[in-house]
Amino acid sequence: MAFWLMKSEPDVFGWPDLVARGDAGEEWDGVRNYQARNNMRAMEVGDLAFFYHSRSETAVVGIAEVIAPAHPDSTTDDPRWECVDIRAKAPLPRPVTLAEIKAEPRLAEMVLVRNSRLSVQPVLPEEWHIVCAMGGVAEAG
DNA sequence: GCCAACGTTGGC
DNA sequence: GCCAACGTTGGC
Repeated sequence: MAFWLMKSEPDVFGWPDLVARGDAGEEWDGVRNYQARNNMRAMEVGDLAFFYHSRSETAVVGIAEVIAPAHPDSTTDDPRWECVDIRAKAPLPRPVTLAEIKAEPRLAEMVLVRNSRLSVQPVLPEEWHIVCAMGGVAEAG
């Protein structure tokens, strides 16, 4: 299983919106960036992703689960663009802000820190566990 | 709201 | 294939 981070502007589609979709989840459409698309192509059902609020909040607020592998983006006829489906899995008991992530030396290499403009990015297992601990998430296993 | 950083486009 | 111009993202 792999770990990821997906960004969204809360004013456009925030964590509460994903929660409201329930188990049906949401098609993560609209991504028009090759790197982000390639990351979604690499996702497998059951992979987990931090749900990050950009711009107005800049914090990891929840954990989402991939429920469908990459498929054509229904919002365009352009065959280049694909997306996965995700659903809300669990909120973070305590959101982890970008400032906290930047202040943690062990997270200095996170893509979130190094390339702030990539909207779908991989997260290393070690980074995942650190952020979970900071957010008060009790991980299974 | 501003602007730096980055990705994409298109002229040559 | 280079690179200037342009558009977008996202931190601040």
